[in-house]
Amino acid sequence: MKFAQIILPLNLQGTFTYSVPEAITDLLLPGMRVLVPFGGKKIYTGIVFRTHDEAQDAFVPKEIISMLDDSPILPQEQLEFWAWLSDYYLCNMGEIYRLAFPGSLKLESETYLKLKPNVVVDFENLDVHEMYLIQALEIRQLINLSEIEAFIPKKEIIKTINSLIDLQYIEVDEKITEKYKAKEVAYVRIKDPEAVRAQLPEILLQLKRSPKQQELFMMILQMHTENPETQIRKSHLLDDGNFAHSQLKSLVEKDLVEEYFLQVDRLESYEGETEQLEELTEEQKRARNEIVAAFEEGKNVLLHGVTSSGKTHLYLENIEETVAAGLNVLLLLPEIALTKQTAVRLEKKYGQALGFYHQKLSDFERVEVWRRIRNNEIKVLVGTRNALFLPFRNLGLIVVDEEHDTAYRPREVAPYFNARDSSLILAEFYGGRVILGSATPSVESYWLAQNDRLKLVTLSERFGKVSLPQFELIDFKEAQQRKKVSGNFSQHVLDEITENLQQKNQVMILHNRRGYANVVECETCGHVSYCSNCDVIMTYHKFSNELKCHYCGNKSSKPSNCPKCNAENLNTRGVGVEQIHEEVSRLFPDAEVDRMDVDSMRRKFAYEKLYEKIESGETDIIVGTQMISKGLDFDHIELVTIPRADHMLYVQDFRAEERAYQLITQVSGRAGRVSGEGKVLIQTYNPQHFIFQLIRENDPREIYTYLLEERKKFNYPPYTKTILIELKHRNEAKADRASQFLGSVLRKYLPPECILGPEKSPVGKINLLYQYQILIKLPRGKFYKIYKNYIKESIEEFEEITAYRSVKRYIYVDF
DNA sequence: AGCACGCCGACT
DNA sequence: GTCGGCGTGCTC
Repeated sequence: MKFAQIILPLNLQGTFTYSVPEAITDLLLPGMRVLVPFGGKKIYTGIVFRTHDEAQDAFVPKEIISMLDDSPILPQEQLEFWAWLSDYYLCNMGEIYRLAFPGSLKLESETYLKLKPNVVVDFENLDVHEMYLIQALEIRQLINLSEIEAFIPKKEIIKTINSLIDLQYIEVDEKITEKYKAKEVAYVRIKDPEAVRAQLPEILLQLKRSPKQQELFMMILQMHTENPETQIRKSHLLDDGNFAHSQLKSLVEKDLVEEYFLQVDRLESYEGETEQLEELTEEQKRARNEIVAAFEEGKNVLLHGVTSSGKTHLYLENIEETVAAGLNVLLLLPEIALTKQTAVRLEKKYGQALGFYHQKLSDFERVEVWRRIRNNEIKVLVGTRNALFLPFRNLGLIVVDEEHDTAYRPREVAPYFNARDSSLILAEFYGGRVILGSATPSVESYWLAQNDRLKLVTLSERFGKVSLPQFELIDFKEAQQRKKVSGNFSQHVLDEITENLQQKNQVMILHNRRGYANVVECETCGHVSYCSNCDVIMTYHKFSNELKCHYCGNKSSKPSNCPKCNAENLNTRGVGVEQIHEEVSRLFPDAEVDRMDVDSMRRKFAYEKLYEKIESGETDIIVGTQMISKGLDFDHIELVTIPRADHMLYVQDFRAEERAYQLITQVSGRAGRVSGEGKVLIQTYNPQHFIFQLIRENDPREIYTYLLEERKKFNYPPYTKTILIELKHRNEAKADRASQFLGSVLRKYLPPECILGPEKSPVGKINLLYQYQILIKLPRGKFYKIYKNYIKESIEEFEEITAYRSVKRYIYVDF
């Protein structure tokens, strides 16, 4: 007898042992999907992690119902990667499985059964449930498991199915692929061009009373006349909002126009000509040679290139070389909105061999990418962090663009992992190489480069030898004393904005705080509104006239009177981006001022619309949160100002200075991309602050030296490895007690200086859950693994206490 | 994670 | 008298 360790899509520790039916013992391989019963009535699609012959005595393993793949859907490298992730990030493989697979590749009780063709059923020897199921299948060809529940008791379902599969009467329907239809796109054409031409006056007369239809008809006719070969996409015709669907429908009904459909690839791959890259500059050539040399040494690369230095160009060169060597490439981007520019260039190069994978794809589209990757049809895949889990073959290169971006390690989705760090491991399993690229590398990556674990390659010139923007610090306190201030802006900044507007330049204003004001306060009694679910003050959003909680999304309308003492004089404190936007609009009444933040971009296509408005030059001033620091590469932005730069430093986070540096540098990179005369004005109460001074001097080496010294001084990463454990419960005392207990267990095993807390989290309550945290700082090197095993043991000990089982537990490794 | 079982309160 | 709340235990 043979056994298999199966990964199930459940948040449970470890794998589960199943026995392998004799018929497939020689066929079953790690990485294949199998159907297994679990618990009383559930059926799951599991993944074979490994097969073995170690007999089991603690329990009787159940048997695998069926094998779903002829060959492993998941390559060995991915299985090793999952195991590594689960071990390193202290999460379960089931969580990874859930995240990694598109829904329809891990069907559960939705799995369909069918009769085997040409079977003769011997009803005499069937029990009543088996008979029901066969009869049901004779009527309907496919039945899924939850439908079977209607006529067979839950506990009997698995037994019934198993016995019928054993008797070779039925089988699991595996043709998942047949369930998706090819996507079709609607096109429009003149139904009978000859006839139309002959009878045009009559037709126009017929359409006299519907001018819109006439206009639309003429437009289609004109398009046809100009180029009879072009296909006219229906959506393009209606997109600009000039015509309504009903008008087109009328034309179709009048038999003048007809609609037809063409199948397109769901992923809308590029179908045009592919083109060659432009030549590299001298500096880029040097960098390229350094990358080649590093790869030959077996080293991965940290590509530190100032904004607009042509990092993408270098990526493309390396991608091309990798593909030419017969290997495949993964290009990771922090968010899908950034794919636009990169994608255009890659499409021209790789056409159909390019794939995309990100959160916005539908399940079918995801499966399609899976299929194409498995068939080795995709040479270059552009995607967000989940693309790490695709079943790559021959992965030769991973490029992680904007590697400093925090989108690579979101705290909100389980399992927690850092896609940038993980990509280094994944590449190792595949024997591939990695390029981490950024204009502002993370302190951690920079440190790795300093310690020879990554090869640092630098691009310090902007493309076309354009100068970097000039930084200027404005002492806001001094400006206030000299009364040269209007609201949040010093006169100097206002003058600069005015001048730029006169020269028809665009201006960007960064203010990284959502809403209008942080606090609405009653002047009489001092009352402020707290979120009812969280331990947080509600932020005032004037645009929607609401108080919003930025942690749980809770909203309430803004009160006009104090809810406590009913006084009318409510005051606001703290400046948000809405207020800056309002102020700038007032100060520059003739300018077109637009706001870009998550709140204003929530509506569909809001981002695309504003993007085009800025691109066309219609917008004069863009006021926004950190959102404006990404992806807005326009030629006419000459001035960037940060009116309240100090905000960024007053965050309780050991990365606050690093983030401020990255944000300021990224946003300043938008200025003077073509002219080379960009300017960045930073208003601050602390112009002496080291980080501002360093940013102004713009010497990266100095900045990283400073940031690293600070990290070293306070024992933060990269000098230590951190693990944050959060415990949450709706009963505060219970959360407190649980964290005290876990803390005491940890202290049993770990040196006391490694453990900070337990203590109440900075935000003590979110979504009605009270949260307590323990921060663990571990030394790097060989003790790390030992200590981490102690942590695992401590958590197991903690889990044995049944009273704390309802306490939610979150672990963030390298948070 | 999901589900069953079992124990307590608030309702037709 | 029952319905359903969630604490507890179990799943190969």
